[in-house]
Amino acid sequence: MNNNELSKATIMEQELLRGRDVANQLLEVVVDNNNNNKSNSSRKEEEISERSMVMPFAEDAVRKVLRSFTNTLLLLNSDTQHNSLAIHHHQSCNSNNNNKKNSFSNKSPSGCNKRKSAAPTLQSDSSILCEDGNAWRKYGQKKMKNSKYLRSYYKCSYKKEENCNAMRQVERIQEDPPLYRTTYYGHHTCKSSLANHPHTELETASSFESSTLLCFTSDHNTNNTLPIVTKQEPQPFSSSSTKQEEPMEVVSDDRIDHDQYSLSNDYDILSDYELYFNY
DNA sequence: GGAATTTGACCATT
DNA sequence: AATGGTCAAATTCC
Repeated sequence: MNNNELSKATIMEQELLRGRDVANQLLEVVVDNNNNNKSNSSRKEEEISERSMVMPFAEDAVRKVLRSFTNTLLLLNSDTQHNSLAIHHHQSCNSNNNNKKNSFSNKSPSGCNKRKSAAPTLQSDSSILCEDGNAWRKYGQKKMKNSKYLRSYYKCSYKKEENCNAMRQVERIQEDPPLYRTTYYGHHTCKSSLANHPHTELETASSFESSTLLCFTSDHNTNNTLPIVTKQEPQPFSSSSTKQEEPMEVVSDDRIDHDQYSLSNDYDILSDYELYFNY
């Protein structure tokens, strides 16, 4: 790969990260709106019912957009194979972490923990805890040397059912301004993430019958253009399913509770999280 | 009651 | 021995 292609790939990554960030902001708005709909009882009933049907779809759609951004980033990174990881979101990376090992553990068939050496598929820093649209299950957290925060370890929620080996680590790397690092290992091979991938579109086309259809029509009386839900059935991986997508409490208590850290600081951190992920 | 998270123990690597 | 990654029982959440 020549230098021109390399810089092009880097720009593509930056654009994707920016797109994912904006989608995250949109998700916040949608989720906030969803919660308001549930609690607000003063609205007209038909308005509530209309919105309560549309907004879950919107939330699901945004999550799918996020998933697409993440999957594309992962694919782009595995294709370009360039040494510099995608560490350029919002801020430059913390130099303290530059000499971190890229070793990664995996369980061998014999059942014992065997650490394998593997480079991350993607690493990105963000000032907020980014959602990526995929479903993760937390399986551990650990305090790193030279860090007062905990690193959280996640594997794909569908690892057991679909043998998906995608993994993710999330850790806070900077106090002020807050900076979080998300590191991905491997790719999602589960249906939940591939269902929306262009290459697998044909395979999942049969699910069209049970998908939600929105019809955008103008209401001549109110002059409003509102999407109308013509059909809505439970979707296999929608946000309303029993499996939670992307729980973000992850690092909500990543701060080590040592005496040396004041209580007021802890409260500051907590309120930060509530601000970003109040759902 | 089932699913998700927490947490200490265990293991591999250096 | 120190460190980081994973497991699984206990706990919490919904």
